[in-house]
Amino acid sequence: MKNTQSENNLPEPTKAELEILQVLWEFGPSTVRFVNDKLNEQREVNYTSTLKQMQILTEKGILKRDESQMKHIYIPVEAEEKTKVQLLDRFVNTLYKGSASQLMMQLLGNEKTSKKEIEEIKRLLDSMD
Amino acid sequence: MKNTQSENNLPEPTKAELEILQVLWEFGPSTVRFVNDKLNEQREVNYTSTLKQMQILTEKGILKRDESQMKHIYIPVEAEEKTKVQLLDRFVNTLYKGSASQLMMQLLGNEKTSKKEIEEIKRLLDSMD
DNA sequence: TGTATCGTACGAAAAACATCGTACCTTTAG
DNA sequence: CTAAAGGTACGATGTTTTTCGTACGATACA
Repeated sequence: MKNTQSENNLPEPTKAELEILQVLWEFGPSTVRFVNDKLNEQREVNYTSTLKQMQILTEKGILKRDESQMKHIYIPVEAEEKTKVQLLDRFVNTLYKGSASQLMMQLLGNEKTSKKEIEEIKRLLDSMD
Repeated sequence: MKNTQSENNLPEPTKAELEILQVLWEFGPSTVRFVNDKLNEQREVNYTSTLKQMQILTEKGILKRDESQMKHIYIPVEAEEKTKVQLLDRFVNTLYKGSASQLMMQLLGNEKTSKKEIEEIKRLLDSMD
């Protein structure tokens, strides 16, 4: 089966880019300073490195920004869900030939998926229909 | 600086490396020629590029090879499942803070996940316990 | 037996990613 | 007014990943 990329096709975010997106998803539109501080809670990064990444992200059309103030505010162009769905879709296609149920089985067989999680999933499915 | 990975934890395969693994998973132990031909059904790659990648994979300990013949036979060190579980685990952690059920919801909300898939998953869950 | 074919080895170029230093502009406090 | 603090821009550099050219050994066979 052909993988027809849908019309709005943003480039795949890289690892460093994902880190930044996560901060924006969690805390909403932010300045570079804020994002950089958050990143530095996990690992050391220079301010200008984060700045550069966010500028690149903007060039790529993954972020947009409000430049009306000196402290630019960065905002993801696509909603968190949408981006994650895209990544998930790519993941399922690459590793499981698009079969969600196969991925599921792996998930369920994984010890790290707790009983609680499994119950959660069951309830979710029952409440679907 | 050196990246000391713990014994059990093989380095994350890169994109190009995954392509090769997939061929080996699907068709079993193979020669470079065979893998390269398969890859070229999808995109153009030079034979020596594939060779090099497979040599690198071997250095990294992701593949091993039988050199008893001139045409070396390459074999994944870890089983397909094990590697996939690792990748999946990483994926869930990165994008869903480790919550499998959150990932599920995304999967189920995705139009590309067919009714049939969903039925499959339900049956799977019911038959678990 | 020589030459075309098919294999491996490997360095190095190319491309993609990530990080940082420096220049320079604005704002703010004294 | 001026210096310090804090902001953006952006080229340069470092690193990792990917691709490829070239050298050279083994094999096949006319």
